[in-house]
Amino acid sequence: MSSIREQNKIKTRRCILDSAVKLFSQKGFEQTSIEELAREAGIGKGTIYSYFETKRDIVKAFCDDQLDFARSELAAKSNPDTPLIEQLMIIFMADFNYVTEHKEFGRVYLHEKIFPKEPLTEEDFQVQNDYFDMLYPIYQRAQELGELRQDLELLHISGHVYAIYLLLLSCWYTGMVPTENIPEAMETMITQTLEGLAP
Amino acid sequence: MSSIREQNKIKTRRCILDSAVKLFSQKGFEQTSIEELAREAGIGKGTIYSYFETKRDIVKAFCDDQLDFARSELAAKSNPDTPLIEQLMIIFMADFNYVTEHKEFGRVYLHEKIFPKEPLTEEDFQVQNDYFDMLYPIYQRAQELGELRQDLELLHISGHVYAIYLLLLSCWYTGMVPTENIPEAMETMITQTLEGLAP
DNA sequence: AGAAAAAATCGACTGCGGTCGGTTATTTTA
DNA sequence: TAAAATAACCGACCGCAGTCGATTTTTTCT
Repeated sequence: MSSIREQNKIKTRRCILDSAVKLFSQKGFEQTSIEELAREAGIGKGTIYSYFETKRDIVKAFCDDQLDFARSELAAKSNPDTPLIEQLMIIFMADFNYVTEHKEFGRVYLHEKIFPKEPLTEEDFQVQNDYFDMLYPIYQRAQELGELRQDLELLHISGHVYAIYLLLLSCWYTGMVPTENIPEAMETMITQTLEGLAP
Repeated sequence: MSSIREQNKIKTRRCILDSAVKLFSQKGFEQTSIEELAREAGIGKGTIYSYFETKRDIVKAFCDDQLDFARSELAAKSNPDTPLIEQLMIIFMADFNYVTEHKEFGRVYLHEKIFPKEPLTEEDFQVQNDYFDMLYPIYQRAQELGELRQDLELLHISGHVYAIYLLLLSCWYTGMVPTENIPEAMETMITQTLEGLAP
């Protein structure tokens, strides 16, 4: 069993994350100070920094957890025999909806994950690998069913779809594509990628 | 002619940008304080903030200028009768090489441009439009030459290629794809997008 | 159990991004 | 050209992210 110390650490970490979600959602990320967060969590300011290296890491940790959870949910529900485009739409729109509902979190997270200051750590890659682990079987099955070319690497196929997802996220953040147009844009672009741009 | 005041403003702005390039390149963006920058530029700290709203805006202004310049150079050199893939490679690899040589600047700029905090301003869109203005003729010509489907909107075509560019930038920043593999990856993925992922 | 070691907590402190009201330089007016 | 008006400049100041050494809590050793 785990010691008092380990139990407390887990509880404190949870408490910091819960308080962060509450305050960041209420007042925004930049508008919430670490001192405020510490007060809400009932601990000292310094303690927060023994759980997270930076303020942004708090968001990162929270989002990684959420993604992990969301994906396991999706994996359970997914049906490998529906058309590829349907499965992809379900997965990527789920991710997308999450971002639209947590714009502030999403932005900080994307900054850290997509254009990180330092190359990603082992742990960061873990999250990415879990992501591939979820998608690869889907693409592989689609190859078997003749929906995808068999001469392409799964990594590249994943890349194409992910690239479109990134693009639409950016278009949404810049205000170029409004929320309600995203599903249609995503379906159109994924379909076009499958069909090819050349005649 | 312009007044003393206007001339000085232009000179001061230039001076701030030059000092910023020097110091940010030398010591990094975060490691350079605004006070240091002001000292290097020979002006007061407050003055910087009457030219730029935030520290990151300095990078943004610089990069916008550079992009503008780089694109006009490219437009002059480009040959509309070479194969589409060749033209795209020249344009996007030029952008990419610029980023690899100014990693720090690129990262700050991408954060601001790709996942901005607020929807982009009129001026931000201008930079984007200039970008489209450069690419649209290329895609249009490719449609005429039968290299691209004619039933697709130029906006979508642009989007597909740009999406791949974004993806590779991200893969480079995360350390997933090393610099030397980028050209090959870019060519492969653009080609695949043209051909389509489906059999 | 009691002492010693190790780990976790804390808040005063540091440095920096950004602000603001006072000062200086330029332009306009009379 | 002198005075009034306006724009640019400045640096002391504020609030916050992140640090660090002192203090408290838990674990380990004897």
